[in-house]
Amino acid sequence: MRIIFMGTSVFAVPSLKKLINNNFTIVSVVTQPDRPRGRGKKMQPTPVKEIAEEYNLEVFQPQRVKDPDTINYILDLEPDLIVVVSYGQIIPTEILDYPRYGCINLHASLLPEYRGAAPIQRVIMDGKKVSGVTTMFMEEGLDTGDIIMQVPIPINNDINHGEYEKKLAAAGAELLIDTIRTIESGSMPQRKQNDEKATYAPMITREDEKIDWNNTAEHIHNQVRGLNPEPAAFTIINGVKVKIHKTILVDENQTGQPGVVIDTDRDKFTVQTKQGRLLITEVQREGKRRMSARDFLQGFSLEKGSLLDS
RNA sequence: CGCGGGAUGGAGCAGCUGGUAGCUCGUCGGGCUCAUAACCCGGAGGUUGCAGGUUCAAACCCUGCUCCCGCAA
Repeated sequence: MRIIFMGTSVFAVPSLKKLINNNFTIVSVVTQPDRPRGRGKKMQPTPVKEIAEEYNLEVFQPQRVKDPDTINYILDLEPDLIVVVSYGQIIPTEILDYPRYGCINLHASLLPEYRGAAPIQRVIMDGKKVSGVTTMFMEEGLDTGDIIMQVPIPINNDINHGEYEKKLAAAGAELLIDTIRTIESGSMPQRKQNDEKATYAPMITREDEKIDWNNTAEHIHNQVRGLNPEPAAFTIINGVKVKIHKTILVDENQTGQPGVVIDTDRDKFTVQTKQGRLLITEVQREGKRRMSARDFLQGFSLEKGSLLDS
């Protein structure tokens, strides 16, 4: 079976590796073009490209998958199956319709919930207790295809985005292999999504990252871990932008003026929210590296009673 | 050459207009205490990221380099 793998981000890496290790025939790895990213606009390959090159696979980086040349190139490879994992571009129907076994996608949520770009962050930010991974047959709509297989993965209490993403990526890679083997064997289990239950997980914006102390302590706690380690939630302390990396929910009910530092001690400080209090234990101020609240307080005078986000 | 901040004893920071370095924590020794992460006394520990330059004299000024970080993409 000739497989084309289309993927870009770190989430796709375990899937690609798994395919390689299971000796599937990958005729091409399609990924986003190298782009000037990061400080100093240096050209950076995608995580998927790095792996593909490591295993000497053919890499194809079209600027736009919709271009006729791109489509022809892909169809000329005569794929029997196309596997898409966080690729980052809409794939035209000409391609979706071509492979004999179809075009399957691995998505990081239990569809139809959390369709879209940032399902992993959103489920944690929403305080969900469980999410998972889904394989589906792709169709034109955004994450609307028929579901092939799903596996739920519990969201442990204080797990953060980075840790949970790794879990999902690993579980997703397994699920992908199961799915392909099943399809290969001739059966094609699939069921339609219940569109009425669909929810969406849009990309994370600056607004999503800014902490509003007028939310509840629980809400903010979930926001912090849903955005840790990347891109991280932040607040303003004495005029300085400070990312909040780790919090502990110490009180869910107490009320008071939101954003007030109600206590500081040698290795942490406590902040009042609209409802409940949060202990801040790991932060990062602009220009500095990530550090424990203890180290932060060592050289940053934070008075009890200070008002955050002002 | 996208914009900007930073590199100072183990950690986090201060050091304005140049005269060989200070604070908090940690650490070591001693003391107080039923006890302590508390308190008191004392000590060790820095060629101030690297390489040059200016100067009688540089952590502080200039140049180049390396690394870290924020923003923007």
